Amino acid sequence: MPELPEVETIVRALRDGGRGGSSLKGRLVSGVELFWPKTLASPALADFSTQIIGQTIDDVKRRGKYICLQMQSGWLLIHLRMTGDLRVEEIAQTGYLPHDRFALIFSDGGRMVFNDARKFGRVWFDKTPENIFNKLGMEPFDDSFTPAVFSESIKNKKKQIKTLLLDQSFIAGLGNIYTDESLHRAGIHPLRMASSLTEQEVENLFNAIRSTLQEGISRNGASIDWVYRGGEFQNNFRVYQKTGQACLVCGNIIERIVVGQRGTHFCPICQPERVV
DNA sequence: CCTGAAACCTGTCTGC
DNA sequence: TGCAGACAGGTTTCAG
Repeated sequence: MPELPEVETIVRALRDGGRGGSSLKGRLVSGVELFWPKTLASPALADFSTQIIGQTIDDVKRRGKYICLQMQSGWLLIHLRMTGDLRVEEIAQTGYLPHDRFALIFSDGGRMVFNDARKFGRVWFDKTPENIFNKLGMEPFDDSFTPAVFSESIKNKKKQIKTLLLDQSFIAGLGNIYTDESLHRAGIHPLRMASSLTEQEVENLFNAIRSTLQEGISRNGASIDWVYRGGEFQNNFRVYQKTGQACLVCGNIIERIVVGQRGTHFCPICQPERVV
């Protein structure tokens, strides 16, 4: 489910309220519930609880696809992976839902619940987020991410461009949807070697990544099936899951191939395999 | 070191 | 209707 735009949408709701819940800022944590032990990656539950209970949530941020709850004693980091979702409930609720894996209980009677059908999602707590942040690559909307920086970092990469864009240690936040959509906007075939891109193609890709992610955020992310609701970007897909349909730009049929074990959608006319 | 496949999981949809 | 198989927004681990 969640790539940068979906995570950003969730973070804004947790920070400012919205999406059916109110803000987490200023909430005092009074308890922790863990229904699927593996969801808590580290530390062990006893230490985790000791560190979290009694803390107040100062701020909610995003880095790549990580949701970051900043507290006085450190950072609670959450990764939703494929099917994770967070909801904030007020007052005393009757019970939990199927697939609820973890919850933070607040002193005001509310709670934040982590629901995750496929159990891939993870939660961490650490005094500093650097252990995780240090492994992440460029942040697409950071001022330090520029066409020049992007060009410099990409030119020696001997990897297919689709695989490279999915590598979170290269650029953080792109997933399967936004990678396919960005490559179509940039007119670049997913199997092109990163190092073979021309300066113009790299610049086009830079602009495509930012504009695609920005449009995703402005539409509150993409809602494709039963996972993650409220987004509208799925109505504006150009290639993702449009195999066999006509390309909106040139009318040719959208094709599907597998790249790095991921379904990959592209237009063979708009995204030629060889530069002509 | 790099690459590709498998693993981690459950739910949905398609085709026989 | 039932059932096997494919596929799904992601990342880590393991084999070669």
